[in-house]
Amino acid sequence: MRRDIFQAIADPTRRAIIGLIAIQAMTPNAIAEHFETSRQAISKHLKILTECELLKQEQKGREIYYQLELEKMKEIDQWLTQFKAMWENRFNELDNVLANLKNKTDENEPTI
Amino acid sequence: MRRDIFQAIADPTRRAIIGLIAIQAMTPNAIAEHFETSRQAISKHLKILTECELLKQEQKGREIYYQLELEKMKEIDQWLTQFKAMWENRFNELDNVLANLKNKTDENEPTI
DNA sequence: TAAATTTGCAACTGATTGGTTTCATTAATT
DNA sequence: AATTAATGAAACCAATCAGTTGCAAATTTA
Repeated sequence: MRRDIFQAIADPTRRAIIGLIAIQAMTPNAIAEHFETSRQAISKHLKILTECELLKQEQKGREIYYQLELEKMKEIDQWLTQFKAMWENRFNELDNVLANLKNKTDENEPTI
Repeated sequence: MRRDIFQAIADPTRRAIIGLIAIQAMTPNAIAEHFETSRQAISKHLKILTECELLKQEQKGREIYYQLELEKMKEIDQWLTQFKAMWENRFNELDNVLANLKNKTDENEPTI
């Protein structure tokens, strides 16, 4: 069983669960009500998300509240960092192009 | 065939390919040299990455250069945005906690 | 033109996935 | 104490996945 965050967020249902739980901790039953699949299927998703530490459990009597572990979400952002630097650079390049264009226009403008 | 970015980056080999290509466009053969698997397996990964528009091709004679489509990478970042707001808020809360602690300490400090 | 290179595609295979149904366990109600 | 509710785990299944080998098409080189 591969259990890393990227594999965890690959499934659309799991991404939806993450989105739900981000707002407030929820029990498996409450979560399952938001989906078409069975409670057991949701339970499996919760297991996978918990195993890769994206979720943590808090037992309250016979209910278990699942809560999002934001820290773990940061790991995805960390992987993106390297590329983020690139698209920001590209944006800066566009800035330069625009700046150059402006200068050229200014040069060609008739001096009053 | 599911073909969305999240499924695409779920595979570690594909993430490695993305990392490689980010630096400079490469041919399938050149990419395959960096991995233990066969050229055909890499070719399949390239197909998947291309189909979900994370990569684009540029034909040069009999060679095909694969290049990263940074714009598409942003979509992952966009999904993260909602959670990013949360962990930044949490950081602010920590700031408040620290500020409160400081105030309380100040209150308890002996007045000279 | 013939041979070599670069690439993609098809067919096959074993492993994994996401789902189902059934069952066991624990906690709350009656 | 008996019943109901909330949950996880096991066994099973069809679909998908990532890999393989073999082959065909196109371009370069000899």
